[in-house]
Amino acid sequence: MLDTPAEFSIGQVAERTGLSVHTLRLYEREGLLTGRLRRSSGGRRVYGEWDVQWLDNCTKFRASGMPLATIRRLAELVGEGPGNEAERLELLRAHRQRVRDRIAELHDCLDLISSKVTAYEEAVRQGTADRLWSTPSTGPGTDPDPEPDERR
Amino acid sequence: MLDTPAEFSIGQVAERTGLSVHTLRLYEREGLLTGRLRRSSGGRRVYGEWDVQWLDNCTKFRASGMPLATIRRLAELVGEGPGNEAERLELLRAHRQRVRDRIAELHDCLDLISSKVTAYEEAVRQGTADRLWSTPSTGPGTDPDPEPDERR
DNA sequence: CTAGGTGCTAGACCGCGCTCTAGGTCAACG
DNA sequence: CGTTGACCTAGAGCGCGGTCTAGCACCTAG
Repeated sequence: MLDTPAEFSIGQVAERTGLSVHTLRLYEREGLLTGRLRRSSGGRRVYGEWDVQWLDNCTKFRASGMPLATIRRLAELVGEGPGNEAERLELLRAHRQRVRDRIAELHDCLDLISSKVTAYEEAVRQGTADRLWSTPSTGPGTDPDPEPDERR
Repeated sequence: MLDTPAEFSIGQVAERTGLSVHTLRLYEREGLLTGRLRRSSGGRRVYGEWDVQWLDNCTKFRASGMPLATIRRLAELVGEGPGNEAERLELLRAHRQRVRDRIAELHDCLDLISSKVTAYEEAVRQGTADRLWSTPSTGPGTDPDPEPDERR
């Protein structure tokens, strides 16, 4: 079998993580890896299976808005080995909360956007030349919806 | 009653939209408003009720990741008046899709994060000095979960 | 031996969306 | 009238996260 060699060049890692080689080098420089990266005789980076998995995690962290600095901190903690799990937990919990908040915020925005979409669908369906409201509407508070489009 | 004067200085608008005066000026420069802003005799910006509502919308658009350029485009369409509803609709639909995709992506990330949180909660609960997995785990594919923490 | 492909470092550059500064104008108040 | 505070413009600066370049080393194949 011998499935994976468990050693990868930067190019190979780029291929399987989807990160560019530039970004991979950046991440190493910025301390996002959980330990010192091995180097080949010629000074080339040698990634292990573990690094690739870790980088996949990093990608998710990034995609969920975690700043590089936070990932670095987490990497430090992991790199230090057992004993600091509470701190890792705290960090992850805080991030989870931010992600949840963000999702909630997006849902909130989505409501507005959807209401606009619905309104315009209606408008377009019944002949686009009818009487239309302008975009600001469906807003909170006064002046509920119908609002002339021409102004100033 | 005479609730709102329907005319606001930039400072007042900043207060009620939560945007800074700098940002408000930027938005005007960048064409995010749906028309030419009125100016007082002394050349000062005069915002109407409408502008404030529109800016509130802009804030939501921004919060949901819409680039300034897209908001500008929408503002242009609205500023042009009736007749281009189909295009506005298209733009809004596209954005709605992006927001939905983004929410889905965040949920996906949240799954990973939550699994980590759960794992660490477990670890911390049963005495933080036990046998622990490292952070990369719960990943897709080979090497499911238990993974030693020490390496290199 | 040479060429091509891949990798290395250091450091410049970029896009985005603000945020701030300098230097001036304007309006109202005492 | 002078002062104060809000406002004006033009333009610089910034934080973030990449992205790219220059110039060089390495290594394998032909």
